[in-house]
Amino acid sequence: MTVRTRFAPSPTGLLHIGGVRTALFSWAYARKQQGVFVLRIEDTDLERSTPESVKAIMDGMHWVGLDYDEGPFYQMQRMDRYKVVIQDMLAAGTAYYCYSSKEELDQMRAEAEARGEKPRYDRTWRPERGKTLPPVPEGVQPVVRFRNPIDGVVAWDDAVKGRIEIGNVELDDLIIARPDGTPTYNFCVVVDDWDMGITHVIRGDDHVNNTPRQINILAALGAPLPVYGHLPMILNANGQKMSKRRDAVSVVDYSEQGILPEALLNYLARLGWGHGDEEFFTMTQFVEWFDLKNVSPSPSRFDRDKMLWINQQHMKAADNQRLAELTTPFLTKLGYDSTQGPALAEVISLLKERVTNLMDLAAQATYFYRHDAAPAELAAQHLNEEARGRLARFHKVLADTAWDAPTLSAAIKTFVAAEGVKMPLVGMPLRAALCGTTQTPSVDLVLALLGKDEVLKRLSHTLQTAA
RNA sequence: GUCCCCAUCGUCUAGAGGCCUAGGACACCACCCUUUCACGGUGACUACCGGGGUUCGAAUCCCCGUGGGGACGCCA
Repeated sequence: MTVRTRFAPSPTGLLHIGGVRTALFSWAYARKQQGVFVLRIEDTDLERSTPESVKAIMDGMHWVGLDYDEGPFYQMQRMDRYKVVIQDMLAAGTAYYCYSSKEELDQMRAEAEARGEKPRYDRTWRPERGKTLPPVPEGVQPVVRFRNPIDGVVAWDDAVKGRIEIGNVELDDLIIARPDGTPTYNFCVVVDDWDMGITHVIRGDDHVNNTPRQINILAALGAPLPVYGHLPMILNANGQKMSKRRDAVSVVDYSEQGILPEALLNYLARLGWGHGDEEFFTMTQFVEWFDLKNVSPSPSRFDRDKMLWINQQHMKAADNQRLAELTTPFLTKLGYDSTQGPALAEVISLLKERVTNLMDLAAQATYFYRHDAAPAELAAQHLNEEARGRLARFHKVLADTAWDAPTLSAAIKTFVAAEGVKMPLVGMPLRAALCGTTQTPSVDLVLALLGKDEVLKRLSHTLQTAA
């Protein structure tokens, strides 16, 4: 049988990092099993669902490169189907109308809580043999409730957590349709998973206690049960649930921070899953290795440092031309034009292993595209009179030097020897004068890339202004 | 409060009864490399939550405790 998995976000905001991880594992499982990955938009919450959020989810999926084979399916477009199933259940007696008002339910909840019990519906309107239902109140639009079994145990073998059992006593007769007839989450999911032939429901840990309810509905419908696999939560550095206020939770946050999509995925894959000692890998490898059996059952904390390290590894492995394209927007944002100066890809090849993200990469690249005087403190330290004199002499040497890295390197060495000083006494002032910082790659490489005219110009400029 | 789940270095993890005086990675520290900063290399530091069992033998199995997380909506 073909494996079919799905990712079913609700469009009530940006694509969440936890969502990406869920999608990733669901996707990887489908790919590994040569199955089908379905995207379904759960938009039955009319209050909070927005088309912008739908777009954000699609954009996020696209950015991260998780491709789906079917969908997106929208629950709002499946209303007719849900209504048919609800009528079937009403007819079969597996669901019933309930006229209890919201106020009554609130009261029930409050009372149950006061008694230290789990808040629950008291089943007033649940039909039983020999039971007389209260008279139907005037003008009240009823909700439809699922007739959950009273006793027994719902159990399933969770693909990541192992066997889980929950007593039906714990379960409520949940509402499957609102007074206006619109179906609710747990019901839609069941019908969708059934209709879409989902074989493996891979989702977040927070759905564990929806699972027995859904299993009961599936059973009432006579539908086959999928395999369930509940992924552990991702916690923030403090061990708390990720929050929008405190944490970077949406994928665009990461893209704006200059994280490569493949790096985000790689990092997320390692959160709650492991394959021996593998840390740095491609999605192709991940898919090859992936199995739900190796997913950890316990929640894990998000570690920004490790993500940045992974990102650095991916940057080192990435094509420079591609990185140049990805870095350009960051440079533009900083107010620099990378077409005025050395090829950005070459600048990047020089800089990329010195940074952990595209944002920093852009920041480092700036001195190739604009010459700013060294900050006063730096100038005081490296551009004193002695240093300026030396730079002036070096300026003359450079004017007669052929412009390639090996020749420049040799010229520097010769000059250093002639001056009778140590390398840093030439290198540091050069960096400060040319780049406005002393933290740069090897000077010969910087000189070569900057170009002769530009170097001589910058040097002259510094010598004039620093005096 | 009730129910469910979880528990190896600070963090992510390897580990499915003997291979474990517990391995890898990030972070931290030291040293090496080095023209600065990085990268890279070497090394140090550091963990099986506690208590009972089972067993010749337990990080691995069972029970209890403790701690953490999740869920208890006419949200999804």
